Amino acid sequence: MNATSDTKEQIIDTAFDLLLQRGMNGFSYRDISKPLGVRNAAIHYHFPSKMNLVKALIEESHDRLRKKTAEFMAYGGPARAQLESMFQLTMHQWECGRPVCMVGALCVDYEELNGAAKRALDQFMEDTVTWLTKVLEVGREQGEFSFNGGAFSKAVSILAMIQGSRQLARIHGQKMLECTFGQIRTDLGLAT
Amino acid sequence: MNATSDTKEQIIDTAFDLLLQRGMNGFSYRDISKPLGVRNAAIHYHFPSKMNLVKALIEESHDRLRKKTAEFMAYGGPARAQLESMFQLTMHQWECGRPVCMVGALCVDYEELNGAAKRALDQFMEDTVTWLTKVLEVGREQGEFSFNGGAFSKAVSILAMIQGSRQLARIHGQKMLECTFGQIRTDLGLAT
DNA sequence: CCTTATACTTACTTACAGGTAAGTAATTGG
DNA sequence: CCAATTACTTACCTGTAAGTAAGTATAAGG
Repeated sequence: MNATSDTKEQIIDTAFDLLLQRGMNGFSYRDISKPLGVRNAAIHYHFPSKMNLVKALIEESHDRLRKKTAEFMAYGGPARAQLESMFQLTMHQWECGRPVCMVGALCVDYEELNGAAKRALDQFMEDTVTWLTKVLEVGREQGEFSFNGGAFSKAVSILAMIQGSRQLARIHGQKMLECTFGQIRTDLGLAT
Repeated sequence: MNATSDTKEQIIDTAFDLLLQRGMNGFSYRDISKPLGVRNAAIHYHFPSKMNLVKALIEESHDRLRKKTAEFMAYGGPARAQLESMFQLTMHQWECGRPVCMVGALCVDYEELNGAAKRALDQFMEDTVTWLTKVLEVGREQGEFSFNGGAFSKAVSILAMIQGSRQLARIHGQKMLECTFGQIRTDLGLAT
């Protein structure tokens, strides 16, 4: 039909939002196919099973992370800008109706995932922690941040805080996010 | 049949674990009725709809919180013990295969909840924040904790951190929890 | 022009989901 | 002892989920 078919991309985009809004068991093939004006079988053509689709969505998330962090990971740069861009991204996603990130969305469904999907999620998280750990290390070296203890430990704590605040924000509103961002800045010795 | 029927209690206990392990859309009536040796209709007898059951589970969670915190909320006492008991409870639940709390489990399904269930979850979270805020205030007054800024803001941050770390722990193991607990203690000026 | 591959659709299957109506055994209150 | 209530069961319904097999239109390559 369409020589330069973008159906696959549209499926990914639609499913991506649905997964982050409702979780793995909260959306169906129909929720994807209907707005795109295609049949369920079209999704099965591109993604043989739902697990296959979910794995692709995790990898999509991972790709987006890589694109955003590639420059910093290769050449370094201002660390605070990296942190603030994470805050901005989180806020933007929250405003776009994507209350949680991939890890948050799939956490409750984790045991349902197959090996490949688990590994994909594992690696996505691994890279996220690695990136933030580097941001903190570089930021401390450059005198942008001040904190005690290991950068890895601090990175895990900050990620946990952001993920948790996204959950709280869904119930108690945006101020939960702002509250947490402020606390993170304070704990890094930054002026709020 | 059973004069002192405990079927209702057993349904709640079984469903409670399932909800926290798999989320609202991750378990079915069959998952509850089969291990209990009853029929699906028995569940419908006690809980007309699934939403009704979920609401009961939120309230169950709320009740357990109240029982645990009632004494402190009424008479005060050592604040650090309150904090540590939350850490212990979290660790215990993680070991029992309940990786997230009620808020974490229902976060992705939040928009699916009806008004009554939303309110129940809202109030549960409200009370949790209120309790932790009081723990922090009392702890600061008594010289057990030291931190800057508002106790409410700090309470939200700590809750977010714990919730987030439970998610991370499901993927990267128990050390994520210990890592976060350590950070919270450090940030409150406690010896690790 | 013919073959092959791509990108679907139509039509279907199987399995289960939540939910309901009607019936029944046991207990309780009068 | 009878009536009503409680706590279920049996049998069933409707909707929807994921998934599959076979057919079809288009485009590209040889």
